[in-house]
Amino acid sequence: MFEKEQELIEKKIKEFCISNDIPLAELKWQPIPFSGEWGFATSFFQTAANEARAGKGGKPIPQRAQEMAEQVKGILRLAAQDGSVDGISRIDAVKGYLNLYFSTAVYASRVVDEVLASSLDFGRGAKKNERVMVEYAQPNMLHSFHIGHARNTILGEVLARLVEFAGFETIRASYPGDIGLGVITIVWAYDKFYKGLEPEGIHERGQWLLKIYVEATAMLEKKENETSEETAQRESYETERRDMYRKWDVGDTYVRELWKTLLEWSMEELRDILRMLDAKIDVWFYESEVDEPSKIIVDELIAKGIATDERPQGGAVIVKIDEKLGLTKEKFRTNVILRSDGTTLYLTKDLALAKVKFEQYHVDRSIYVVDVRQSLHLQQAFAILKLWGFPQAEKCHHLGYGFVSLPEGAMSARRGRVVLFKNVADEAVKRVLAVESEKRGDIPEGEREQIANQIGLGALVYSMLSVDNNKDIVFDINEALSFDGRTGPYIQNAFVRANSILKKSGNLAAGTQVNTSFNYELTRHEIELIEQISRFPQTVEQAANEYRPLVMAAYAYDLANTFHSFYHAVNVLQTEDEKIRNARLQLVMAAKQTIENALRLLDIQAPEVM
RNA sequence: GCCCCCGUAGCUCAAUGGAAAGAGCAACUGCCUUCUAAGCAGGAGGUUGUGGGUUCGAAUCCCGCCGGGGGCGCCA
Repeated sequence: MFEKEQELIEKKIKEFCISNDIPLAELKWQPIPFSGEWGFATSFFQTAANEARAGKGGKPIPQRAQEMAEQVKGILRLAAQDGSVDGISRIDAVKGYLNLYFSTAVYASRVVDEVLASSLDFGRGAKKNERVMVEYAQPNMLHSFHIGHARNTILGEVLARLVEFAGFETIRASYPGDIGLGVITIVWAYDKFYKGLEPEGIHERGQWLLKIYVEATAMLEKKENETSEETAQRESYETERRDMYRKWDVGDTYVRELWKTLLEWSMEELRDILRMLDAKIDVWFYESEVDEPSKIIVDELIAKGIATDERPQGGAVIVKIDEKLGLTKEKFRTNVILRSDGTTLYLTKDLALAKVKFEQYHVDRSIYVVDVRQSLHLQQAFAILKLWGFPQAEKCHHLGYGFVSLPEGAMSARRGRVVLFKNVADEAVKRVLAVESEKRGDIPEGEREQIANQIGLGALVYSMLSVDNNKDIVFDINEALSFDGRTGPYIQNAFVRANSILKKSGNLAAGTQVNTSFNYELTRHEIELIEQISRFPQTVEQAANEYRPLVMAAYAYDLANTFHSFYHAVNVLQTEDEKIRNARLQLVMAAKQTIENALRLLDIQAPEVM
């Protein structure tokens, strides 16, 4: 916003330092803390330390830094007099810092005009010539979608939105685990005990498969004090299950068809959940589809001398990663990329998948949103890709996240101890509707339901984003669905309030009007709101660079918080002076737009009323 | 044995080298005939696990220790 002014000031500081033989350190700018008045600042501690190290000075560092700040202040003041630093109202030297205060009116109209002119694109980064793939939503099929999967999907979707908005071409990829012993277990149990049955409803049907899984697991599990009869039955079930997996592997028509049918039920459920979360996946990779190609890769890796084939000695195919990289200390260790029986592993498939990502989708960067416990596994995969010769391997990034557990312990699909996302979302909507019908009986019921959906999901989504991704979450439904304080609805409410002011003013459509004049004494609340709005673009950049949705989540709250305070302190519609009233309306419009943009990045909808 | 993450207010979490460590929840005090109280304002709450080190400056970086969680060649 003040890049030109900043550049000019930097130039002056450099000139000053050169002519006084001062070894200037890199100039780092930051906003001045504490408001009332705002601007940006830089300190001279580092420069003073440099000077001391060079053997000059002899004064304490803080004192010398302050001296420099004062001298620079003097120079800049002279420059300001001849009009060359327009927009800066005041310069201060405090505690070694040089503080440059903005001219309120200039800054305010620059910020507000920019937001209104770019509207939905406010904060969007310049186009980068890089294609990024974000892989997330990798649930095991036929298991139903629990809140752990929800954390993954929400993080992935928000990361994709951030990266995209920051200017990268972005591809969203999902990688469902559509095959494996767990999946076959359900197919087997369905075939044996429930063949032909099919519950009504996408989610009911999907969740029913999970129940079958829990039952089947119990049947297949060795119990204490089994009778010999029970043992025999369990073992025969086990044989049937293994047999079915073998049949799947060789492409047996009956098993494949049945598997496809159940898989489709589960996929419908998944697609509906992704629809609820507004996650539009561009590319679907299926585990079953990379199985065969990955075997070819193993041969290639052996031929290149990267992998070691120990099968002749009765072993597996392994990669001694540390050794191949020439590392002396244990880091990536050694891992198996093909079982001794020739079947593939997760790692094998991940190599095949990466190859497809690089060669078929030409991605320059690849982000994996995966449970933090798979960190070593992914580091191994990336290291092998590097050995294999893919330059993009350097730009593979694992966004790990802590796992989601329940107050009673870890979730377990096999034991049926899971909290399903759909159930929580339904409960969320129910709770919002209860509040809604009490407070807003005037809103038609159909509309209320839609709003309840937006708010309920907003609460849930925000609760997943407001904790840094490396932290574990103990899922507490009351906490996740709280509507007070630091929550999704709090932010949505700020949006609604802004909207409400604009609606009542009848000035809703004036968004393209620019050149707002803020030539009056702004209140502290207006200034803080403008400052907060102006931080949005850099927040987008930071969140995208650091792969941290939390940064945006925290910002959205701060922005909403500032707006709520403004809302109470400044009555826009009752402002008598028409010019001031208009300026404030423009400001409200800008705030509304910025909240909307932030919410969109957080995958939270912005209701017009609530 | 090796590696990774975490330890900040009673609780849940922010702040990743800069000015006096911030929010929410819980508890307390005020504010709805005034643009929606899912809100605002205010007071209270801290030796940032611990001991060293680096630095002008450390919650942040380095080393040790204590406590918690996770991972480590044929699971995903």
